[in-house]
Amino acid sequence: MDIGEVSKLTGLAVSTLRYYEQKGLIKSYGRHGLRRQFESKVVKHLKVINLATSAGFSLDEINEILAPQRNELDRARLIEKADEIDSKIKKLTKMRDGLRHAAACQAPSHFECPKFLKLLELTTHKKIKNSHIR
Amino acid sequence: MDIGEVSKLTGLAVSTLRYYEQKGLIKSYGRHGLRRQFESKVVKHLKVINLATSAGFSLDEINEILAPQRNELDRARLIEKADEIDSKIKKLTKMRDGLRHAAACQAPSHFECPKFLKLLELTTHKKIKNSHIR
DNA sequence: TCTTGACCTAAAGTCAGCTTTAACTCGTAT
DNA sequence: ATACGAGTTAAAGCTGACTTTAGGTCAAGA
Repeated sequence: MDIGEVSKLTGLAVSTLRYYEQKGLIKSYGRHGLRRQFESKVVKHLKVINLATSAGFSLDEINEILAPQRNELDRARLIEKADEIDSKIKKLTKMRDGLRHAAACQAPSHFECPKFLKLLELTTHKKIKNSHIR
Repeated sequence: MDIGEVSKLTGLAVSTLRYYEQKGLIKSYGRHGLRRQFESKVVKHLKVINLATSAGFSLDEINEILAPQRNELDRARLIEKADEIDSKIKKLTKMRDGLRHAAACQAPSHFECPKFLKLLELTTHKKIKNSHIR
């Protein structure tokens, strides 16, 4: 399969596909002249990648997760990632409920509405950043 | 409140706070000498921004949503965003379930496991990209 | 009064994730 | 035989979200 067909089947730009190959996210099995040839299974692979990126994962993270080696470490990694997703889902749910309420609410500003603030759980919730101060 | 205190209370770098102010995401009410002074409510505001960014929204999107003007258009926008979040939650749920299964699964490769693929709903699912071809 | 530490600005730098550009190569249809 | 359309590369460019740098300001405590 030529790169153009993969592009059509996945909706990804050919430049993106070349970029992904370069990053090691996908593989071509050889060349026809200069042209990369892809197996049709790459399409499914790309759909997973697509799903994962739109779920907010970086390409490097995706590469770790979808790498072909399968051992105990990987399993732990998968579970870890699943847990990360769970906490992301919680955040998104808060945001969604907050927005839905805000849309219906009469308060002059979102920040004046206690219900809005409560939905977002604006209680203290530490975040670790700058843990790399030199 | 000095910028350093806002930084401590939110966990955001002072450079980030200045950047956010420049982008119009937050406001200082004046200066003490050169120093920006912030009202304490900016902390809550920043926490919402933080939540929204970690939910995958761009700063521009957040600005639209949290802008102080409140009219019908804004309401529609909020509902729209809430719906976007819903579809994001669906994607994340698929990913999470896929990963949890993959962690438990014996198949030699995730892509060989029908259950994994089914969890990710790898049926055709078009995506509109490149709708801006010149 | 002087020092200090926290702040200031503008501009450049960084990183991820791509896209664009420029110049080139082929297989295939006419 | 040749034109052409789809592909190729390396390198530069772009956007978003920040951070870093370099040089300066200033309020407050010793």
